[in-house]
Amino acid sequence: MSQEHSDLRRQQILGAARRCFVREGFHQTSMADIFAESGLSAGSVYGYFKSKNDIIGAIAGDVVAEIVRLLEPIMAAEPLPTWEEAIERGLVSASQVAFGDEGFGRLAPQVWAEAMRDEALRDVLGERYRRIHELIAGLVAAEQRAGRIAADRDPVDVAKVLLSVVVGYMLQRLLLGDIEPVVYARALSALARPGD
Amino acid sequence: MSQEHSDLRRQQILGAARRCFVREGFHQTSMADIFAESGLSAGSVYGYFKSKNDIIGAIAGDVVAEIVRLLEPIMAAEPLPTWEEAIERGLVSASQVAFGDEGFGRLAPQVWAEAMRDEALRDVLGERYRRIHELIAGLVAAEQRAGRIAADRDPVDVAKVLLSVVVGYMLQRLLLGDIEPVVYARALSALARPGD
DNA sequence: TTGTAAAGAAGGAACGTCCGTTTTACGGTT
DNA sequence: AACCGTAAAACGGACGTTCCTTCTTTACAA
Repeated sequence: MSQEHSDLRRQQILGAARRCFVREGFHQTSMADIFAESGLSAGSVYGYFKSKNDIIGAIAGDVVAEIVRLLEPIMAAEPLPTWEEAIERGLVSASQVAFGDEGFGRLAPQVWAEAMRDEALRDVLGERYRRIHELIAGLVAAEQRAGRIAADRDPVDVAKVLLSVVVGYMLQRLLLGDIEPVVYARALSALARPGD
Repeated sequence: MSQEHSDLRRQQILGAARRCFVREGFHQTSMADIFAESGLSAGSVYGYFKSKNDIIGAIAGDVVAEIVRLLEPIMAAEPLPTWEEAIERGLVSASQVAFGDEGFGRLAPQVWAEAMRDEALRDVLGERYRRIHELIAGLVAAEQRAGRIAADRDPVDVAKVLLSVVVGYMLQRLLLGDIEPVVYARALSALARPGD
């Protein structure tokens, strides 16, 4: 049995774990739940992951990686969108991630909470988020050259603000569930262009 | 011994629980931890709270209530601040809440995560957040009358965006720890006033 | 081609620990 | 003496993990 089969099994386990975590949360999910959902036995699962924390770590990493995967094509599109267009596309993606079948977005708050007390995970997340900052900062720099963002700010700082807007949207959507991406984007433009 | 003493004891327990939760998280904290931290015994604690979930619920409610308490004076100050001034003050407050002695802010991600899978808590939070939205919306409406925010948007929608900016700041501050309120506020103004 | 032995993957019962909660006995106050 | 709140031991159950068995696959020899 080879690498290929082994990877497949890992994915089988992670997929099952993700579904359980979405339903019940990291710490309300028992290993028995994961065994049942994956259709595998205890011994088998422990052959691929050395502990429950190991599985949680893998899932948490995937969640942020997924966000990077979604943002990448938006921030590097040809032709480059304006920052307002990019945000709106980001909001739509966030909305899909939050409510899509896989429910990755529903895990985000748990991942944040976990990272608050797990330094290793916080480091992983920190690296990924820095990647996201740079991704957005590239667009910000272009917008600064185009005169649509004040040029004397650090693009990364502006990127952090833009990321906040998307993250804040996702959180409010998840918890309160009463915002449409388009409406939200238009409200944002009310701040950026008071005269419009 | 009456109401007064009873309330005091409740506070004593909640304070201890909060310190434990900040250190270890809701689900990694055992009741024994809370007994030890509060200096009370099991029977005693269970005389005031009927379960661990009860304690978590009370703490979670307090966390959001604390946010309301901080935002209220900012959004209703005399004279009314501009929205940019208000945001900056909000960021400073968020920073204090996140890193202050009581560490209330450090519980926020956990509260969100908990609310994702507990409908009752989600309802409580929903109500509190609606209060926050209205608080901010009051300021937004004033700013719309002053011409600093486009007038044809729903003030509550704009309020949601502003809240995102603060919440997103707090989250990035907690997880990555590399943002100062003033720098962040100035980056925000780069979007609102590209010419500045 | 077939039988066999070795290796490794999967299964599932078993284990020790820990946890939330309850109950019972004690001590102080009125 | 009675009552109420507190302390601390005890309990039932659940949990993460391990360990030993069983089954499947594969390689090689007859």
